[in-house]
Amino acid sequence: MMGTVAKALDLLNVFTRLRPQVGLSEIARLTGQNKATCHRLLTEMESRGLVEQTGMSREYRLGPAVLRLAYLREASVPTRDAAMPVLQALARATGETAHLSHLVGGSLRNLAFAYPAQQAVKVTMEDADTLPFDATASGAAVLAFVSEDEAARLLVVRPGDLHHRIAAARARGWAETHSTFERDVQGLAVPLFNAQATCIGALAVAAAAPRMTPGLHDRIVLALIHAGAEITALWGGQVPPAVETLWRKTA
Amino acid sequence: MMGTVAKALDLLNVFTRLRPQVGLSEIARLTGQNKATCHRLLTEMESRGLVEQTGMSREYRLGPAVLRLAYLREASVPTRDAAMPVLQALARATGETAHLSHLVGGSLRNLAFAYPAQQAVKVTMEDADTLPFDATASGAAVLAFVSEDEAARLLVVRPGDLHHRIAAARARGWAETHSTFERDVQGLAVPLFNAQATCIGALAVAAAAPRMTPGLHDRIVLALIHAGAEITALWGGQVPPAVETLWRKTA
DNA sequence: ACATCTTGGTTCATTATTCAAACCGATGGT
DNA sequence: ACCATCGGTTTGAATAATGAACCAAGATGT
Repeated sequence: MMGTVAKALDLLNVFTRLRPQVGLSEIARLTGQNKATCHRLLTEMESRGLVEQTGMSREYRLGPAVLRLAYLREASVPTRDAAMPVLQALARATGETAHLSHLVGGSLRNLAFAYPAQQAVKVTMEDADTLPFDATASGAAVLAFVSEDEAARLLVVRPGDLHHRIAAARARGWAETHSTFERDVQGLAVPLFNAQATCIGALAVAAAAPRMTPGLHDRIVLALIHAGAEITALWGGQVPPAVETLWRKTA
Repeated sequence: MMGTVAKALDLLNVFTRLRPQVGLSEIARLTGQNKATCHRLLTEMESRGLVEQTGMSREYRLGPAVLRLAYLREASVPTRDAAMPVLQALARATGETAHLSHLVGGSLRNLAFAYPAQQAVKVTMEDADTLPFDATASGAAVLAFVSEDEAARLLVVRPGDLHHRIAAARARGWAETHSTFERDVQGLAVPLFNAQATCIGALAVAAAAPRMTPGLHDRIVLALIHAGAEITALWGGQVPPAVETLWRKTA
């Protein structure tokens, strides 16, 4: 059975950018938990500042404590701050939207993104969103390079064509999708690794399909591989030998 | 008795800037909890990405999930981002270090700070630190303007001279300390309020005592009152009438 | 005015988790 | 070899979480 703490933390997933504050009954409904349980868990989290209640309407929202935690996290493990310059350089070099996602609690979450300054038409996206494994290049890149059982844990049901995409990604060192997540968007992604050389996220470029050419495609792949290696290095990670040779062959 | 979730969240307090990652046994020691309990709680929090384990040495540290939470919090309640410009203006106007703290889970936490650009000698401080109620102007400002029972909850034992400081703060609308937290630092602070007109934090200026003059003192108090009203407004809060009149009289 | 929903929040007998202390195996220092 | 400490696991007795039913208060509809 799932523990109490995990259950409490799962309640936090109801908060999104579009739904920043939620009432008790709806939280219970959205999470499938008992209302009394939700109330107790929320009250307890409120006592530690992780959530707070709005004055009117008594809805709950994320509390001030998360700011301190994020500050300390970035101070000790500068994940986002360290990757940001590389991400921006990638967007500039490719002229397309670049974004960075990482695995947290079994789902792939957008961590940061960078838009190319020079393009009027560009792919836009939301920060802190969850990416579906089966419809994004980032998802395919991650599934291709995590261990087999981890992959099974991340995505139970796997559509047929996803297998091909994953196999192709594993053979090349990068993943690709065409208009699966959004229309007219081509996704390209490389995996990112931690110090144990296990995949913990992906770096992706979401390009506007109409202006894609073979030449641009190649430039993006090269830039991705370079930036992916750089970010992995910045994070103190190491690219596994197999991927390393794939990347070197491409470059 | 304290609930399981609160206990788990309390474990997160062991992480500080100077001690970003801690081993299991030390966490148990620092929090006074049972080692097995700590292990279970940490494992559960790890499953949701709130903490993670480093590869070597198996120490724990804050996990990637906190970044998402902080992003969503700032997106819905732009506490820090909104106050930052005012804070910087305050530091510039006074020529001294300005900082902002807010109540979270019964303790006063530093949320942001701004240094004056033009001063070589300035008071430096750490972000995300906890401020003692009994030795800072911010603490006195908060204690003076929260409700009586809330104040009793925040600080159980109260040294004698603190009573005077609190009474003075309540009479004037701002608080003051001399070299109580750090030597040669004079603290000045005003309370901040939420939409229910309850005190939720403080805005403070930490000035180098040697260069303090009556004139500078007055300028700082005026700038503090102005900036405090502004931040309270930016947060959608409202200054209680009693404080409002005190501030108007001073200005 | 009235009945009906839905809201946030609470109660309490049942049930499952949590606790403390001892115990492992591994690692590091003397 | 020895001792201490590390992260982690096991035990049954103690303690806490659970959830259907229950409130009171606002909305909402008729």
